[in-house]
Amino acid sequence: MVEFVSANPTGPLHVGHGRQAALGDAIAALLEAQGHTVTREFYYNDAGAQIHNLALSVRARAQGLKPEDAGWPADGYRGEYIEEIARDFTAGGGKAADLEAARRFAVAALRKEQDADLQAFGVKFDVYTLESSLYTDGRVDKVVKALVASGKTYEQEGALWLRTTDYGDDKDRVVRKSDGSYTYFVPDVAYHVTKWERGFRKVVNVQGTDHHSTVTRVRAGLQALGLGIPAGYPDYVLHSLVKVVRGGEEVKISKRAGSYVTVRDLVEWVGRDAVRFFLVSRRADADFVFDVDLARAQTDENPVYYVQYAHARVCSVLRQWGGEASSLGDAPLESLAGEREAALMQRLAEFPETLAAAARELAPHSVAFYLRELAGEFHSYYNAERILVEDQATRTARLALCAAVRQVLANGLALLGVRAPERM
RNA sequence: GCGCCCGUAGCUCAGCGGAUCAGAGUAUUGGCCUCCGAAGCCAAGGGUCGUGGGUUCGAAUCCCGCCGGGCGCGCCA
Repeated sequence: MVEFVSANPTGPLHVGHGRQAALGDAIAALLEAQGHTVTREFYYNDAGAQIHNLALSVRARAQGLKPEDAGWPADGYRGEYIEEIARDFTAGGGKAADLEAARRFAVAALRKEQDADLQAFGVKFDVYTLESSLYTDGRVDKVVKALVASGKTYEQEGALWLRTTDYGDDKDRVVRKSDGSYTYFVPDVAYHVTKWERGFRKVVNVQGTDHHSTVTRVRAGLQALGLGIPAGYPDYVLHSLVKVVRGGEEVKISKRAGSYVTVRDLVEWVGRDAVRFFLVSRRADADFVFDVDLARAQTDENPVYYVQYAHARVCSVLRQWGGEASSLGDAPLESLAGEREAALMQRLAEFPETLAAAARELAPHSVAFYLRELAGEFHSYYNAERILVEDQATRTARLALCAAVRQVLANGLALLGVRAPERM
């Protein structure tokens, strides 16, 4: 299972979620390519304080307040989308004062919107798990009881603590607050227990590095339960945050969200393919500067088009030839003796190992680099040699090589969620 | 202050289970379309791999200190 995005339904998806979506989906595809059956899962933190703040914010807007007004909720969400939701809420007959109704409406609206963004991004999930369901089906209580029974907890200052320091954490963590409610840590652990119980033995979580402290905590909680879950469960891929640059300046403000650039903004600016390719073409833990002007360029400066162009070129050659590519499968290849041909074949032969390594390391960026190199070698070959030559044996062999290049480019791009156009 | 991550050509980044690893793209400069798409190709200049030690026959790659940047240090998620 690969769990990724898992955005709280409290606002539009931002660039960081975009990186997560691109990364998670590519990792899932990579694992599938290695023969695994992969479930893509999205976890909604739809319970807790953030959602309460969301409801308060929508209600305040519905009652005509603005973020700068005196009665605005202290930790309220300030983006314009709150106003849109509030407007739709009241227009649909919702009573401005009804906090619970506002909450339900807002969560539903934001989930729908996030889904639309993800779909436009070419990312689909198999399972959505709601944090709230872990409370309603009793799993949260069950985890707390099990933790207490494990003897790893203690009471202090009116709260219940877990000795996560026994498992490498730098301080013990609160399980049950002094007001009787649970910290997010409990449903998190309960959630991971369900992953294990559902039979997922290999679980990858894609998250931002700002959540890295969660890693030892969740693992510690799982260990304390003594369910036989391995110590390193689950795996994590942490990505650093994305800085968006446009015209040499950092872009911080999105009109909609107020304080951050959304996935939708990015897709509108540079297109889905460029966004996905860019976001997945860096090591996850490397700082990342997303240059909008570069991604937007429809010219040779843009690496996405470079690879897509190579694909389109091959298609063009095959079109002009007019034969069936499938008939090239058993073409004799003796005439492919040139230096560039050898390099190309060598590169093609490396594809399986590149994928295996990328899947092993959970590092899809190496696929992006591979494709860039393959495309480069093809362009180089294409410029140096003519494919559709008179001599039939040579022509057939070269066409077979081209067809192979096309296949690998298409397969590689598909793994990254980028289209492989036949013409462009 | 503590923890994790990062610091490689002007810029954006690969390489980091040690020994053609000093690279790619971009930017700059100079070439290539009467011929399969020039969104392409060919060539040149550009870095003591943050810094100081250590391990090693050999380190961008491993260890330690320091400097610089990011993130996290809540009975928030």
